[in-house]
Amino acid sequence: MTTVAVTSLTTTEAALLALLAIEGEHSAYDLAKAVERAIGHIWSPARSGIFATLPRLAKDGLAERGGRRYRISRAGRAALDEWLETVEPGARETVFLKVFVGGLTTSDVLLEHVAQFRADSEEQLAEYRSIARTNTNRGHDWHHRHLLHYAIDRAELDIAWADGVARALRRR
Amino acid sequence: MTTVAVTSLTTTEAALLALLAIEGEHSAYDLAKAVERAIGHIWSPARSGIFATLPRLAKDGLAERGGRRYRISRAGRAALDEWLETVEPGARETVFLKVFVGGLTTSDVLLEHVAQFRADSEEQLAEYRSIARTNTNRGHDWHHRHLLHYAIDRAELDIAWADGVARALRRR
DNA sequence: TTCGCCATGTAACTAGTTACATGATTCC
DNA sequence: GGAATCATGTAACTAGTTACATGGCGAA
Repeated sequence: MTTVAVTSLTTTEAALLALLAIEGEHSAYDLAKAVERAIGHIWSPARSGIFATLPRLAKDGLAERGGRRYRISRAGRAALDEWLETVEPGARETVFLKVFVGGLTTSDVLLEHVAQFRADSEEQLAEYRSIARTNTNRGHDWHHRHLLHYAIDRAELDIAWADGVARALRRR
Repeated sequence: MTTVAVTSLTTTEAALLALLAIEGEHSAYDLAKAVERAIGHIWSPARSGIFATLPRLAKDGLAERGGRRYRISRAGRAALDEWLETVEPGARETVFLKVFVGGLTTSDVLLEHVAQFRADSEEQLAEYRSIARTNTNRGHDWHHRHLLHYAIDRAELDIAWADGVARALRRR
C-alpha cells in the first residue's frame, strides 16, 4: 500500500514549478530573475521566498536538486498538472496565472477556467447592480457610487475578456 | 518632552476605525455584520480578526471600550485622519477603501489619492504597452498576450475612473 | 587590496486565516 | 426542556514579508 500526499500547491510553489517546467533547470537566484522579468507581473513572491520554497519542493520530491540548481521532477510535474486542472470558483488571481502558463496544459482545461471566471464575474456584476439600485447617492452613498460604477465596469471588462479568450482558444 | 507613537494603522485597523467613526458605538459582533453588509466589498477581514483587532485598538488608546462596545477615541480619530491623508504610490486597494469612506475627509485629500492612483495606472499602462511591443504571439507569448490585453484595458479603465471621480469631486 | 556587487541564504516578524470552544438566547 | 443559532472569543497555523548575514569574485 502506498501513501499519497494530497497536499495541494501554494500559488508560489505552483508558479515556481511552472517556471521550472517552462524554462528548465535553474538556480534560485536565476529563478528570482526570471520571475522579475515575466511571471512577476502576475505573481510576485519575494526573493527570499523563492530561496525558501525551492528546498521545500526538493524535500517533498517535487523538484530535483543538483548543486544549487533545481529541476522539476516527475512527481512535481504531476502536482503541477493537477494544480493546472483544478477549477475553483472565486480564484481570480490564479486564473490569470494559469492562463499565463497556459502553454503547459490544454485549451480545454483553460476553457474551463475561463468559463468559471466568467461565471464568477457575472455573479459579481449582478450583485453590484442590485446594490446600485439601492444607492441613494446622498451622504456616504455618494462616495460608494463611484466604487459601484468601478466594480460594474470592471466586471463587464472581465466578462468581455473571458469571452475573448474563450473565442481565441476555440479557434486554435 | 512627549513621545509620539508613529505606528501607522494596518488596513484592518483603519477600516474598523472608519466604521466606528461613521456608524458610532458598536460591538465586535455588530461591526462584523456591518463589514459584511457594506465595506466588506472593498476590505473584508475575517470575523475573528475583528474580535482580535478591537481590543488592540482599545489598548493602544485608539478606541474606548464600554462593556463589549467600542467607540473611536480622539487619538483614534487623529490616527484615522492621518491614515486618510497619507498618499502613497502603488497602494491601489487602499485608495478604494479611502474613497469608500471618503465622507470622513475632504475632497482635496481624495483628489490627491485619485491623482496618485491615476499616475500609477499611467505608469502601468506604459509598461504593459512596452511589453506588448515585444510580444511575438508565438509559444507562451500567445498566452501572455491575452493577459497583456487585459492589463492594458484594465489600466485604461482605471485611468478613466480616476478622471471621472476627480471631475465629480471638483464639481461638488 | 580593498571596495562593491553578485549570489545565497536565514531569522524574525506580520497580517491575516481556519478551526475550534463556550456561554447566552430564542424557538418549537 | 432540548435544539438551534446568536454572540464572543482563542489557538494554531499560513503564506508571505523585511531586514540582516556572509562568502566569493571582479574591477580600480
